Amino acid sequence: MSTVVDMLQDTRQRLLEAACEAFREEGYQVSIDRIAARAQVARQTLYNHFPSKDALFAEVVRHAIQSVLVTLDGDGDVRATLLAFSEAYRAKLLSSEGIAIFRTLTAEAPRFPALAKQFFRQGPLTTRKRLAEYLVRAMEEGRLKRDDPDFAAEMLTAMLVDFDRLRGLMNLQTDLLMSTKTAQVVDCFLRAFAPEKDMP
Amino acid sequence: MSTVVDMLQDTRQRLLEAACEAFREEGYQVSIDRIAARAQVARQTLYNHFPSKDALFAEVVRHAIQSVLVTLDGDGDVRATLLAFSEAYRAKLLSSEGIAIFRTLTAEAPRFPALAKQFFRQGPLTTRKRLAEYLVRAMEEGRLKRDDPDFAAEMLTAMLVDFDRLRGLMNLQTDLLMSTKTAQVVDCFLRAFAPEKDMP
DNA sequence: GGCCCACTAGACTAACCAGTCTAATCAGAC
DNA sequence: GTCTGATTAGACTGGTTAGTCTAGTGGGCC
Repeated sequence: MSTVVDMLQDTRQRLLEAACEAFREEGYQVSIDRIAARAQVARQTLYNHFPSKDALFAEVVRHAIQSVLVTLDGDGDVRATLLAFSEAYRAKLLSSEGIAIFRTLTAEAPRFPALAKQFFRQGPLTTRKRLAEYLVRAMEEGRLKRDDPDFAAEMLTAMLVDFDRLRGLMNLQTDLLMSTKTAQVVDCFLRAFAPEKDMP
Repeated sequence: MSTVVDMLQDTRQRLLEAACEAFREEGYQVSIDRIAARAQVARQTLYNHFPSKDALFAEVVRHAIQSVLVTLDGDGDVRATLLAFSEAYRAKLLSSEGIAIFRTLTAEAPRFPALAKQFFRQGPLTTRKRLAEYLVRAMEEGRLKRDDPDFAAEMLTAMLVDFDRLRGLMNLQTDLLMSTKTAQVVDCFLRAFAPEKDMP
């Protein structure tokens, strides 16, 4: 049942997955041969599908962007919504994949400025925008203090990962995902952005 | 007036500075020849002072750690103290040097785990500890809400740099140091950690 | 059966790099 | 003036890499 075009798609897919893992685990410096070997494919086959190492890297990064995108659904009260978002945010960004993507992109940003910009806009900036859109609604409903929603979103996402991400990047990833921390951060955020009570 | 030992120290110093700049600008991958050329010195001279590229890199990192250390002095009221600290913190970490050090160490941490750990402890962890020591005093004086001081310090430092550092790492360093942002963050922090008013 | 085309293994080029070695230079120290 | 030791330019080794090329294999497709 496997047609020619199926096999073509299959090898391409295997190559992309192998490259994704290889770049994640060893950075951009990983050799073409190691990627081909990981996909169990000859080096020339790789060059049949991708014109150069840079092009393959760009393709992998474009795929990887999705894996650090976090959504939120606005059911329930504000605290519950933010808790669910925050848990998902920490889980994605502090996973070993999330850390590895951050590391690789950080290292190679000077050599691939366009790629870095695309990642920044479609990844972190998009997540912040979605969060800010939720926050502005909560503000209008009087459930949060009226403030700059982009700023508020930035503060929450910063508090959620900054220090633990650094720990992960520096290879001290013991207990990166403490269960209590998410709630601690969300409550801290809610104190800072609680609605002013003394409204007549 | 230049003795032999002076000249020795001088070339060593030139080498260290050249290596520091080179690693910052081009990462660990920069070749030994480029470092030697930048110090206007023969390659063999470099090897007279440092046994290997790795050793030179370790030396440079040890020097660089100081440049991301931030202190605070506890004069004045809490807000003024935190403002001064926060301004200094942002200025150091978001400078092009601070960003470059972060980038290089992040990229090479898997290959130099001991060095990464040393950086983490003597840099970010030390700064957090100093800030936490100040915060715990303020808490005891009733000028801040009683809470885990390490957690509070982590939140403030996270809010100060997380997003802008990412911007810098991704090469979008236009206006990294907005003048209003520091105060905005400090006030946000003070809202979250204001002392409970309703004490009888 | 014969054609097409992806795939394969491996040789090959051209470049780069860490680190060693050598022979020569040169400036203080005495 | 001679000695000492740092410095220098450059050759050299052994290794790695991205990317090209070639000759051959093998499975769908007609």
